[in-house]
Amino acid sequence: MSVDDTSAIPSDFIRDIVAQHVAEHRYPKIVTRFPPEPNGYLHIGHARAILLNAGIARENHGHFNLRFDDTNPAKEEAHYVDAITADIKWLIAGWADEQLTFKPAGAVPMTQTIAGKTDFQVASLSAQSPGAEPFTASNYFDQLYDYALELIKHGKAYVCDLSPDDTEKYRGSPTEPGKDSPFRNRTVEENLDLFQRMRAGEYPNGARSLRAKIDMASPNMWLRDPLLYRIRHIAHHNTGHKWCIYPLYDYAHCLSDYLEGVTHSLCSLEFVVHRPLYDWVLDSLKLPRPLPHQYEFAKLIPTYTIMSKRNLLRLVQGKVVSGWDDPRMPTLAGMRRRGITANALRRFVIGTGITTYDGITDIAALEHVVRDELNQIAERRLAVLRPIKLVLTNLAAGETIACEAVNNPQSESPTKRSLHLTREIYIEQDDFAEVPPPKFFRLKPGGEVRLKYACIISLDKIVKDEVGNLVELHGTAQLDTRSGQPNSSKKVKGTIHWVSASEAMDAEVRLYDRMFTVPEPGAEADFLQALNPHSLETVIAKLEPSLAAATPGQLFQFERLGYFTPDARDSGHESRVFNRTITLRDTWAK
RNA sequence: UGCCUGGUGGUGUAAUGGUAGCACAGCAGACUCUGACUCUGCUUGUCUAGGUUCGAGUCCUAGCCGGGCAGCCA
Repeated sequence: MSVDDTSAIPSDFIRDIVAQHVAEHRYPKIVTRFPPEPNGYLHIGHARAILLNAGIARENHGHFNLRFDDTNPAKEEAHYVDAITADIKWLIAGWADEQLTFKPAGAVPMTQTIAGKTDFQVASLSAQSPGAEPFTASNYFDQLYDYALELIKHGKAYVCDLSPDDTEKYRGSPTEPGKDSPFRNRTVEENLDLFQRMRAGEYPNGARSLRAKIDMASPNMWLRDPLLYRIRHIAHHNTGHKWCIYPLYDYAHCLSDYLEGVTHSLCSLEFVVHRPLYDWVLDSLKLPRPLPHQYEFAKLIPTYTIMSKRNLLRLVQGKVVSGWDDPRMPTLAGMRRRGITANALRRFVIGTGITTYDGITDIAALEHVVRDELNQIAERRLAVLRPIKLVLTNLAAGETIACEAVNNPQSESPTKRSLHLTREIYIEQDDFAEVPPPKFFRLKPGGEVRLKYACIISLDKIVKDEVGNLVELHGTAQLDTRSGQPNSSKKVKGTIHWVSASEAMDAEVRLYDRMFTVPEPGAEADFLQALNPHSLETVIAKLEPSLAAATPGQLFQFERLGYFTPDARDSGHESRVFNRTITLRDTWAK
């Protein structure tokens, strides 16, 4: 199996639609977009949307725009912008970098004439170009405002003076039609005047709003004269104090798509009911270019995780985790720090497919690709997490026996390194049992076991203190069972890992596990009650000395234990910190 | 007693009127200087009822069950 298994992506209903549009030459170029709101970090659920959009661009020689959907300054913060941008670049690096598209710094929608009609479109360029910056909805506020004026002139929007409470009352309910706002039939002139005054800051928050004039009796709630603009006297992280009215999602999103030349606007299922509004806004403006269309697909929800940004924020603010990039978080930043590769994530996400019905994906599928990926690329090392000392009494103090260890047996041309067997070594507590359970293949009284890459040893003595606690083990090294020695082919049932006590390096190792104890923590009354108290366990481990040179980004397999990577935040020259990405599959278990 | 959507093994999906296949998980075994990897085998599925058809997971009708929709959030 190749490391990159995502090269051939099976089709799905959205790709089928795109393929048909390509065949019809409906659009000059396929343009998709990913429109995050800068109010949190990207998580694995977003990865599906990113990979779908980037993948479609990749397969159709198209573009994939990153656009921040920043129309609500009350909830958004600038620092999320950089983190989100970095996460996206990481996720698609080496896979769809070519398709990721930004705009020239400072570029705004430019006027052009199409078939005698004035049109607006924003320039774009490769995200890799100097000066390129992500698109933002806030960059279109001027244009959006002009379009709103246009709507008013066409009698398709009006200024409403109903309070938020009254607006809700007039809207009716899913089973009862709403009633018309008393302000619904203002003249175009009055609406224009009022809307301009809204913009000028003459009214307080919530005093008035701009509404689409559609149908208060529509069975679709989103067509009951939805709000287009609200008054918010609040600074925006991008536009500062320039505006005190801000467009709402349904109005800003479709037009942002249009201004960027987006052709296929892909979003999640809960927006299905918004689609008629998406189309209504665009149709009402009589725009000259081919219009984008919205298509919806199901979100990705893995088991044992929560996806809601609100709840993820609670974990961060409540200090349940160390931050958005805590290795237990389902965020892209957290998973990267944990040691999960972008390719593994891509394989997992793409493997789950695209459908129009909700489901819950077994996190085991992610764990499987992570192991498969890491098995192929991670260099092997020996490390002992919970040491017990073992003295090989037939070796002299200070004597070292060089052993060759393979760095990666999966490699086509494996390289090797040298380990030193010494009189005192550490082995894993789990690898010794004074009273062994049935089929225990490790070290036990009267038993033999192979030290990986070294030789077979036999256990001679168990040394305990006066209260009966285990102090150390004494054994004999059968040096003629080393590789290349006459007895090297001698078989024993078990092989265990070890490190030289005199050469070992101490390091903090963070053992991560699933963050929740139930498959669907999001469905619990209180997801915090389902937190796994053992999601992080820290040990001071004994590592083979070559690990002193490990740097963040390197991926290792500690043999028989799992996959580990230096922590990008806390591992430095003074102290080494390793994160456990995932354990090896363990069919022994207990 | 509204509107929109959708139902294929435990889970995620494929089959686009023609042998219900794949992956994960699970179980059993082989191999093994990682109880890993790899390999072999096995268990488990078309929501229900009618209809159309030589033939239905797929088309039609009815029902059942699920999800979404009443933010000046996105």
